[in-house]
Amino acid sequence: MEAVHPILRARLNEADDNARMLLNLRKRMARIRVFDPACGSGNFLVIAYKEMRAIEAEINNRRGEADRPSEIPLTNFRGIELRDFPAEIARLALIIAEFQCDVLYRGQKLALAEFLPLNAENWITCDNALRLDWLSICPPSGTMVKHSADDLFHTPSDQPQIDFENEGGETYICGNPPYVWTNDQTKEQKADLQRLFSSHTTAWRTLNYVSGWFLKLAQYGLVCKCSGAFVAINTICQGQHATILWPVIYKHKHRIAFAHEPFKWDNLASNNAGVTVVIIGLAPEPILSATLYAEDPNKETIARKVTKIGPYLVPNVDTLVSKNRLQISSLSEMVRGNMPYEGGYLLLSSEEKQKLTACDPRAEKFIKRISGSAEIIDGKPKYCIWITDESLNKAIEIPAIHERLQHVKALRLSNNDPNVVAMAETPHRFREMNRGINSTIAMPAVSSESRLYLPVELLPPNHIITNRAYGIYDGELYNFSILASTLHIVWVGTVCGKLELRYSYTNTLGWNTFPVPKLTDKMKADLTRCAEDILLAREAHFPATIAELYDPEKMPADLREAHDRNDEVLERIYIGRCFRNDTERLEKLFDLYTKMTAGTGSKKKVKA
DNA sequence: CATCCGACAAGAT
DNA sequence: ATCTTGTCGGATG
Repeated sequence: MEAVHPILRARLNEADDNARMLLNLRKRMARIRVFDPACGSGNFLVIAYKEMRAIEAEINNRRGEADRPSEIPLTNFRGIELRDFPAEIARLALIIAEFQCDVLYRGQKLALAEFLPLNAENWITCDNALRLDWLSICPPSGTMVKHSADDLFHTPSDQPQIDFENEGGETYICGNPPYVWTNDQTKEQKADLQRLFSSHTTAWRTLNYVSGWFLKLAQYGLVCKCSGAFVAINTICQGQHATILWPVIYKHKHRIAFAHEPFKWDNLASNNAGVTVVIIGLAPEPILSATLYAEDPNKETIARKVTKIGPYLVPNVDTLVSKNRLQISSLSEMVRGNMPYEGGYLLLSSEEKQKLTACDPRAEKFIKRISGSAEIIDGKPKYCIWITDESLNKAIEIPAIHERLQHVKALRLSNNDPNVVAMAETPHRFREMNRGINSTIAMPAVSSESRLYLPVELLPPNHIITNRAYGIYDGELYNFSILASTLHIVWVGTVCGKLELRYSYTNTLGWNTFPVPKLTDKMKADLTRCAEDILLAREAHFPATIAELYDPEKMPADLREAHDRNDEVLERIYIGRCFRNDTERLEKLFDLYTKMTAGTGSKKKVKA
């Protein structure tokens, strides 16, 4: 739909008042079919139908044939919908749309005279779109409809009447299929994905349910030339999900012909929470050019012609970056913070800490500062009970601590996950017990998309991090310089997953894959200096938090300068000068990534 | 064992 | 009510 209307409108403009061209366009439209295999209540089909009727009416006007009956058959607008009630609504909505268009363009009298009997025909199939053969619903020839749906609707006895009237015509597929992530899928949905994907990838369990529609589209497109697009949750173009889905689509000889960058879509209005989606149009290979749509700050859609669009919806790059346990560059190791599993008994607010130490001063020794994403960014104090195995006996002499450990034990025992139950044996321990002796370079796992730099922080000794942050323990400071760079935020924004539009940092996807040229001691010293300057600039504004310092509107000039210098020193290492823009940064990073991973087996480059 | 994700969720304004 | 921005732990490889 997104693809069709602009094309038809453009033809209408081209045709102007040329009677011949107008006639051709009218004939062409009469043979276009629109197929929505996730049609819900038929919104997309109705919009498509009405828009085409509007164009047709304009043609008839220009040709002086305003009274002419429509040549656009309602039966060329077909859908599949699993739920019976919306399926019925969709059918009625199309019939009503036709009537409305007839009233609008031809007058009420004619409209009533030609109104179809309500139960005569059925273009909406009530069934599971991932199980059905789309070719049976929307056959290539356009002459036969073999699928005779179900008992819900009256199956027409006069079969040819509902055949597509589109011999030699075009087919456009569109829709907004359901998005369900792996943890929320039903057994049936899992089975649907398994049937579709298990012969192509072992990681099919991780796919979002919406992926099924893209594969069905690609499979359909192999047999029946068509253009198709779906709205989908943005996840399918990000993080580990992108690396699983897109090789399968590419294997089916389809590429992204056009796409709209992620945007927040709050159409569902059931509560405040919207959803961040992409629109992706597939077409059979070869793709000669592609169009990338984006929203400018005024919410106007802008289109950009590019040679190709990769799975991350980045122009001209279709390299995929897989998560990696090992680093491709020689940087320090980054590990995930410590997972509590504690039900509120190991973590302490300031008040709880105060209470605990007030009733027994010996507890002080077992309390440390701890931070997740929010604490790092907003500088809020949070504490935890941190007991090493060696000091356990001393710790449980304190009754309040002993009691808290009993609660942790009970909580872990009541869990369904055997791994958690096993942790009940050591209720004094977080799942991991990692900490920096001298320092921790900490990176929040989730952070706002509005900042220019990732909110990395250098934490003092004895400051623990939770599972909501990643840490480089006792690492050299040049690592901080890299984490704070523009190059890194651009990489992470492209390669890592996202929470809606937020940065979602992970060590395996963002840090371990980050390509850095070999660093000499001199380079490391220069970068260390830059990192120190950033930290000093922050300190000059004590006690401002990271959130305050990095508010893009209010970032202090000295901090900006420190970051600019950091970027310049780092980018000179890559290309001897600063990059011009993020597109150039990404092209260089992907290029370097490809070279650095060549032949290691960790490379996941999509076969051309 | 070690994540990656959320037709979100909770806190701020 | 609308806007901003990151918890938490389940299912998975």
